[in-house]
Amino acid sequence: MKSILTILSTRVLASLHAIGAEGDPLIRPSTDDKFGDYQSNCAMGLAKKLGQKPRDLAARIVEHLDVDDICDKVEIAGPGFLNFHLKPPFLAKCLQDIPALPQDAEADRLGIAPATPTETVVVDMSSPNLAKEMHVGHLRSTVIGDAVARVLEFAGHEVIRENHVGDWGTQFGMLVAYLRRENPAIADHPESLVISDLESFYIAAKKRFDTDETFKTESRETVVALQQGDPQTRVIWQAFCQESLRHCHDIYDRLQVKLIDRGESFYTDKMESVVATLDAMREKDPQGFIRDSDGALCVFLDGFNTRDGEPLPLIVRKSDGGFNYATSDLATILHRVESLKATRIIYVVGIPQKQHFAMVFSAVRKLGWAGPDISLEHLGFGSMLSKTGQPFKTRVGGTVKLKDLLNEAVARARSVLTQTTPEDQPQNRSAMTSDQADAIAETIGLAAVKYFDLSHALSSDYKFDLDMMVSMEGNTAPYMLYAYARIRSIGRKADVDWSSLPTDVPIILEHPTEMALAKKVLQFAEVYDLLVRDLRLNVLTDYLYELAKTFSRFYDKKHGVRIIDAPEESVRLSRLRLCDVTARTLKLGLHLLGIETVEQM
RNA sequence: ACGCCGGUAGCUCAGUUGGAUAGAGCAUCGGAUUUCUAAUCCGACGGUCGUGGGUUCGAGUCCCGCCCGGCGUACCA
Repeated sequence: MKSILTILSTRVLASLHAIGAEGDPLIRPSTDDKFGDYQSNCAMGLAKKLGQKPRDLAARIVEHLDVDDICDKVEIAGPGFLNFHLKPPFLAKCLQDIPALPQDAEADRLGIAPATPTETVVVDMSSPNLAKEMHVGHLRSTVIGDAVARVLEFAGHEVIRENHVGDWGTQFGMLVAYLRRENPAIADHPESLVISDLESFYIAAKKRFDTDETFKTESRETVVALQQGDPQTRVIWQAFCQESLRHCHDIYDRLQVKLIDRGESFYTDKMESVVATLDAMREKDPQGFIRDSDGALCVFLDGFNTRDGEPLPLIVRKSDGGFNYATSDLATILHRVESLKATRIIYVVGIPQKQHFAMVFSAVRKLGWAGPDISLEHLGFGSMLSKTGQPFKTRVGGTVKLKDLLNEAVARARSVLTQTTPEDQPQNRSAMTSDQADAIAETIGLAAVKYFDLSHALSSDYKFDLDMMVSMEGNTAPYMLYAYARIRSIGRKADVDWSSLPTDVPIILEHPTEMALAKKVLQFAEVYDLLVRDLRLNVLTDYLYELAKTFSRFYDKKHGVRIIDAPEESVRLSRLRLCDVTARTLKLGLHLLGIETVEQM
């Protein structure tokens, strides 16, 4: 299904060609109802380029415009805006063209075609350090990365969600050494390892490391053993990593996020070869952009300076011979390009690392490891702050575990659910058992956290406010889920089976709220186009909120229309169809954001 | 010092290559309820878009200066 905006763009473009002009038709939804449904802003800019009067050019565009099948009228307004007033029958036809709900409801595309051609995209996301428990700092990358992956998957691309976990480095020597001390039998039964609290395990190990010289030495020896591939050490290390990953996947499962775990350790040999290659280049050309500096192997790139104004290098081998994250990022890019055949790599990592990625990308380009046909993108996001705008910490200044945060959100959702279902008015609500309420609260609570995050512009910091996100009012997940649940409730009450609702009934758009809802539903296609182009997820949340609000008006007893007891059967069917496409749009939109719906609340 | 990001209503935030009178939610105030789930809807109030210049038919958006805040600036990731 093409968006109305796309159709109008095509028509205006054709008209521009007819009068020998070239340019973007600049079609946008009208800023005000009195300016019609869509407007074109292209005449003013074009007129200037052509040395004509804007209104004259606008008139010529209209003269050559063929939109009789779409519009009632096209007006020229102000300095040269074109205002398009859509034909209700055209909108009705567009709605009727939305295919029926497929057998597999999960496969519902609302008539939106996949992209052509498709490509292989790597989304680098989440990436916690396995030494510790996942904390709130991993929330945004996980939630945003998942939504981006879902959007691109829906567009038809092959998406590989890479969880580049930290499972390598000196701290793992310490943890393995500590594990061996605390649990000497671990090497014989690695699969039985259970660490209930990773965080306190790490803290205990660290304390020992700082206070016990013997243990410190032991830890260092363990790191060496690990790096040399000592089988017994590796078994324990692997047991630890797997246990830590189990903790992570408890959270991923809960969030319904699917990931491929590929940790640092996977790249150890690849990092060796990256450094060997660069070192060889350095030897061949000692005065080139790859040089030794203070004992470190460095790649020097234009445009990056230290605070003293000296050239700032990308260090790929530290002076102690060790590797750092630049080394591993170079190795991952090679792997993703050469082995995974990715043509687009998206890093969902916080904005503070912007410079790092700029340097890595610059190095990769300069080295020729990724040509112009490969897109490297850092999708940076802002920080999550506390409600007061301070860094997000516990009262004692520690990091907040992601698990605790999610539990808190679900508990709040549960209490909102209880509060809004007063015992003395049970008839106001669908009957709900305590278990059902728990399950619904789980969905709402997680939805609230995700939706609140995604409804902010990616690059801005936001203040984490539980009260706000679980509220039924405003641009929140509960409001959205409620709108969806209400529609489903209408279906139950009207005793209709949505999947067998006849799709060949005429759609009647007479009431203003019917028109408004029809337009809003059809707008999904253009919002989706924008979303795929820019990956600006809040564009979708804003749209879904508008859609939910538009539905609430349509459904409102005073300003809206009757549905189940509509005056005529044809009208009833038409309105039920509107309900259906609204619900499906809400469901699909939320699904693309990684948010599940509930059938009742 | 340099670089990046931000400063929009009392609060939280939108604002798509520059477009018409800068939007929404919360809060406050007023209205609608014998309910197809009022968990909602309608209305009102609320702005020198940090600041001073510039570019032009038109600037929250682009350019320059300044103020304020955050982050980054060689071997932590």
